[in-house]
Amino acid sequence: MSSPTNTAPILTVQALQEGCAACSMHQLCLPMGLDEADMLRLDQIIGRRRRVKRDQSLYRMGDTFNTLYAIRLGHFKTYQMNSNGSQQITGFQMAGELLGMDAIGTSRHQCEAVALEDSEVCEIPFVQLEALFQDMPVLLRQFHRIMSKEISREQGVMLALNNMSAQQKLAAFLVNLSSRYVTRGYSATRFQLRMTREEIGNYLGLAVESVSRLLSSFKKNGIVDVNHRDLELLDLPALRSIALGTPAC
Amino acid sequence: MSSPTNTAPILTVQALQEGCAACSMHQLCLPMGLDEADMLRLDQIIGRRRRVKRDQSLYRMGDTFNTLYAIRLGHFKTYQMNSNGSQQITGFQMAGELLGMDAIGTSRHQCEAVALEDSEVCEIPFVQLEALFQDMPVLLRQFHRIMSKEISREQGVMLALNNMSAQQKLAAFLVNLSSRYVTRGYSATRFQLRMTREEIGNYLGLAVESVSRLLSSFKKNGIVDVNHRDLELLDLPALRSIALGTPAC
DNA sequence: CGTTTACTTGACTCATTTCAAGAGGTGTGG
DNA sequence: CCACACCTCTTGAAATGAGTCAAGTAAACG
Repeated sequence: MSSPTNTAPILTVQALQEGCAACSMHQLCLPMGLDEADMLRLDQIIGRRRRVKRDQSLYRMGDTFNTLYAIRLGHFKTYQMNSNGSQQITGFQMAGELLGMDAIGTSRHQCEAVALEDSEVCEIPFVQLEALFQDMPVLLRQFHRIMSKEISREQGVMLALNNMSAQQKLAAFLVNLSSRYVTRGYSATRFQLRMTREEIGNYLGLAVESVSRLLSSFKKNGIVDVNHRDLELLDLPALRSIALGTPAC
Repeated sequence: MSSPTNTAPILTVQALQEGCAACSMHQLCLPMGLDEADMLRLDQIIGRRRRVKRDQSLYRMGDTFNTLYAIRLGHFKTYQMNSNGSQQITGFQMAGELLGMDAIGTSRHQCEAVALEDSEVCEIPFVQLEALFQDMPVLLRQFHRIMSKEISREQGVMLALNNMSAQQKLAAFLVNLSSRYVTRGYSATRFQLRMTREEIGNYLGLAVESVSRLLSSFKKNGIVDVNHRDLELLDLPALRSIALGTPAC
């Protein structure tokens, strides 16, 4: 672990006491737009923080669904199991995002969520959340917005995976990560890849070797600088235009 | 038509004939699980039937979002526009399915919905639907179930498009159509393709020629019989095993 | 400090696309 | 009702992007 920010125990205790209002991610997950009173009510149903160590599962495919999870800290991947036992990664999630919504329909988790690094989530018991919906329309609307965005996001991914060249896919992937980090207040151009090349390839439908080759070629062309997991996007506009399929550059 | 009923007086014959209760698709869309009184309340907010002729748009990308649409009759495709103006089909929808959920997040439609044949939809004003949610928890739960299923469906599609061969993709596509027709009371093995080969190819990320070739090869192997749009699945188990990647057959 | 895992790079192969040509339907207007 | 034009679909041959196989290097880990 090479995280520069040292998590002092005092800070954690404070955060535990102060709930959603104190969470730097509350702009992104459910509490957005709630007034103080409502936020307090939401805090009360949020059961406990749960730490998930790297490579640990938050939930497994087929688990009965009881709670949603708001990521407070860290990164996750979700994947489905193929018939032949191989995994297909369906997404990478970061702090401020909600996990488990795919299970609402069937009451069972349709995929498995695994932490890519030591992470922390807020458990949101779904039955109690539903009860809150009855007299907190703002919360309900926010919930619908998040689910709807998830649908749009996946449509976008489909678009990307369907008709794009390997180069376009990877460029689009990096641009997407960048914009999500910006929303969270991090740098748009410098971040760490939390996933392996293999996981990227699995997600994008590319061989590991292709991912590696493409990163190398981006580096050679001065579009990115990459050393292992450390990534710098040197020419974000170029990346964008590659992702869009513009032949230039 | 005018047979005596022992239902509550509030339930008119007119309502029975024209409302959700009379719709053969009401098991599939929102009314599922509602009692008669609730169904009547839902009927009251459902504005009007809307006919959509073949090739007409139900809504366009960027349109402001006001209503959801339950397909009552016919078929649609939804697609997003690529940067270079080409369309990427994100799904084919049939009677009993809900359209427009991707727009809830942004209040604007993220894609365009076009009828593949003369079709009919029920307009569901979203603001009024939200109002109903407040005292019809069953309706809300059903709505969440549908959205969640949409998320799962798209994850499944991603899985299919990512790591499958062209043959697997097409087999999976046909099996998927088949199972959806079964749910609607139609034959599992005989139906018409409502979309062109080009649209299938676009959706699956294949060239038109590949779709055509694959259909021909399925036909040659006695797995399907196909003439233009008329399709018969002669060996559904074989199709399934192709979709799953089983080498046999 | 050795072992394992992650990553890189090169050479070859192959599935799918692209290009090309033609056949079969469908619809429109005369 | 026919003729013409326009799609849609089919099939073959050639081109190619990405995968597979193989080997080696570098980092992470216990």
